[in-house]
Amino acid sequence: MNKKLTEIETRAWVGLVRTQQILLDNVEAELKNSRFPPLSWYDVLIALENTSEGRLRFIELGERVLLKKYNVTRLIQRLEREGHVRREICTEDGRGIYAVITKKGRKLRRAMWNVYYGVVQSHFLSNFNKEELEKLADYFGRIKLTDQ
Amino acid sequence: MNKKLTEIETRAWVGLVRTQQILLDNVEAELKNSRFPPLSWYDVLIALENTSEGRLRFIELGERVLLKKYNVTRLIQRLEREGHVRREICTEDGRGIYAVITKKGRKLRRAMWNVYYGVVQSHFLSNFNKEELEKLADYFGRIKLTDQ
DNA sequence: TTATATTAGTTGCATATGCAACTAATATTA
DNA sequence: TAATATTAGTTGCATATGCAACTAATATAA
Repeated sequence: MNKKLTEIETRAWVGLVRTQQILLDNVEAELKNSRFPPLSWYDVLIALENTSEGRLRFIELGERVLLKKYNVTRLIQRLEREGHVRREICTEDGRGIYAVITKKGRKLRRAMWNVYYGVVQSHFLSNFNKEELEKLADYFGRIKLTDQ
Repeated sequence: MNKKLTEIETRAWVGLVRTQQILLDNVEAELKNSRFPPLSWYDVLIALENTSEGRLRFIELGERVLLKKYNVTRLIQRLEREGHVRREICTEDGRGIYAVITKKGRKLRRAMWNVYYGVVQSHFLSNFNKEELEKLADYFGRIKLTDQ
């Protein structure tokens, strides 16, 4: 079994990893520049906003934003402390807790998006035409992997 | 200025971010399973190995593996403690320090690659044919962004 | 040359993350 | 039903990262 990658394979893999990291580093830097909290806050807020009730159980939230449960606990604590999220008891399951986005949270999410969007648009999307974006979406859609 | 992404744009962007994160989470988990150190160690070791002398100055290393200088200092400290890297003074510039990969470091790098390769092959590369990989390499090659 | 600015690397302190043990509730089995 | 296993969430402790201040060396300017 030959474990050496071809040049193209290397460029595709390393390209993926580096591209994402550089872009996200840039988003984080821009957010910080604008005195906004880190991207992880955005991820949680948008996940909540994308639901009809504006809320998700911790467990479900963790699955959507790829966070371990103990990190959900802590991230929600921080968001709660700043009033962007509040807790709600889960009547269907006594173990569960809902995180609910507040008005303040929605406002922050929207404000952060202006900055986030700027980077995504100018450094990522602008490099591709519609057909290429469709290819990318297709390619990424193929990666199926149960998140441990 | 419309800051709403189209569905395709969203799938391309979110796909990029999630794909990379899921794949890297999986690599990290597999490395841990096999009792290996984290991927950041691999990144440093391969960067050193890819040079003719097996060494790089901290500053250059940081640029190649996208690490801030204080994280280079600390990562090298850990690698040094385990004997995978040693320091060498830089005669050309009294401020500089070389990190040099040792035999033990090369051996570890090779052993880690077996695990790393397994994930990259089975969860990433296997989803694409040559032409598609070329497209991906081309697409990622377009992202140019001075790392702050 | 001397004075000043910049650069490479380090370190203390604050914050974030990983891990494993813990509590409390629900699900499963007998 | 009672006994046991699993699941959701929390927490203490160890490790990793970010930031800003620091040292020592080189580069620049007068």
